[in-house]
Amino acid sequence: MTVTQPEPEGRVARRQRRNREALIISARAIMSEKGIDGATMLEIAERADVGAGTVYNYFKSKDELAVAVLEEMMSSLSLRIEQVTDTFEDPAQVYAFGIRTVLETATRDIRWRQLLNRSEVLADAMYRRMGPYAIRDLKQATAAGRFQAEDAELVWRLACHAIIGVSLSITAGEIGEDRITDVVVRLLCMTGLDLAAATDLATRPRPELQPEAG
Amino acid sequence: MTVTQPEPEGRVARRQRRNREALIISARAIMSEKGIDGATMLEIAERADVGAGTVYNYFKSKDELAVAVLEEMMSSLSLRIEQVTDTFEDPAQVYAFGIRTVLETATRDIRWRQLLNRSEVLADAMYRRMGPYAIRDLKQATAAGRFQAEDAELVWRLACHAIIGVSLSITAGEIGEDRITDVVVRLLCMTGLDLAAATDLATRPRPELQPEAG
DNA sequence: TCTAGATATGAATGTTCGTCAAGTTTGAGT
DNA sequence: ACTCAAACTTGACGAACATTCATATCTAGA
Repeated sequence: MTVTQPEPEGRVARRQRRNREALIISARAIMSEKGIDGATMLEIAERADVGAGTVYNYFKSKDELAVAVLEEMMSSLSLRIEQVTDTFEDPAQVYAFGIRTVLETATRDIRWRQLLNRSEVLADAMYRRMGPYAIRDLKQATAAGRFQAEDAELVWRLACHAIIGVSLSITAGEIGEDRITDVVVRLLCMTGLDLAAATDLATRPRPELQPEAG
Repeated sequence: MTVTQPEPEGRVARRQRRNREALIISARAIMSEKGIDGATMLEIAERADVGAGTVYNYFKSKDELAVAVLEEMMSSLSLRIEQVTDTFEDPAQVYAFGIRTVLETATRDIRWRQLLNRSEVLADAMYRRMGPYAIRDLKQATAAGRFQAEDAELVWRLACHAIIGVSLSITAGEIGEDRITDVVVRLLCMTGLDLAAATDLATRPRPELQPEAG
């Protein structure tokens, strides 16, 4: 082994990376505008500058492509939340900030709205991509005596389904946006906090999120 | 007005009632077996013994038909729960029994499983068709000092999304069926109960539900 | 019985997903 | 520099399906 280069990445690998990224970016843009059902595979392929059949070399189905888009969105938002909360002392507060931010983003960001139908896919993507952070916070807060949530995974899964579902209800106008704090309070109750403590945590002053890069 | 008959229901009205009911029954059977996407409008029409176009005289779209099916299922289950709980003294216990029963039915009844994708539609049907009972229980329990849930509608909506979503996770094997009690506990926490009280309520002995008629 | 309006019918339409045979690119070995 | 097999791309195509619409049928009242 005399190779000292980290990885010479040949043209194939480079093209593959480009195509995959271009497809996700294209799909995200079109799905955000027209919804998952409204986006056609042909239009996605055209905007990504590849043939219609090529999409299927990267994603087995339209659904798999949609999942990739949603996961990319979740990962990206997780990182932005981390940037802001890494100075927080109280893990309970990190958790509270996180769930509120997702709720607000899902209901306010136009690009998220169209993706809210298919909530089961979105909730699942959220469980997996944001779970590492959220479950960590839940466990730390439990260890610190702030929460009573030994079964952090279960609480987090319930929260995911509730958050995505309620976002849909808010977008549909069935719940007012002014109720977001009440929703956060109830979700915090699931961690074992009593109503007063949950209300206190949900109404603390919060920092601003950094705007999304790109 | 000399008419004393309650309503003479002519042949048109009778046929329309028959067709609508036959379509919902047919759609429910086929969608339960093959899922909403897997069921074709033609097959639904054939089993209901009407022409393919006739379906559209009763339901604007496949989606609207699916909603009708889900609502019928929810209403039916609500009534069966009422039959069993009308002797309960504690409204908190009625609520606890209700959410557990939906959770168990959704995960154990084969006919519900296939309908769990499209969870947003199902959660919405649940909010509307079971809401009258659940919200009544939440308010009564709050008035009795058992719960702290003045905003019963909001708590109920969160519960609907969480229940349907978690049912999906259980069906997918991501959560064990043995965790149902834990889920119920956390959902009860949202009503303002502390963890100990919620655990107590969720683990009380429960009566059996009557088997479904028909 | 006759007729106008309501309802049912199912073949035709238009759209979309996913497949496939044919063509193109790549890079290792000579 | 050349060859070749493997890997990748392409876009036309088939199959499936929701929905529409022109036509046929039925109903209730005159």
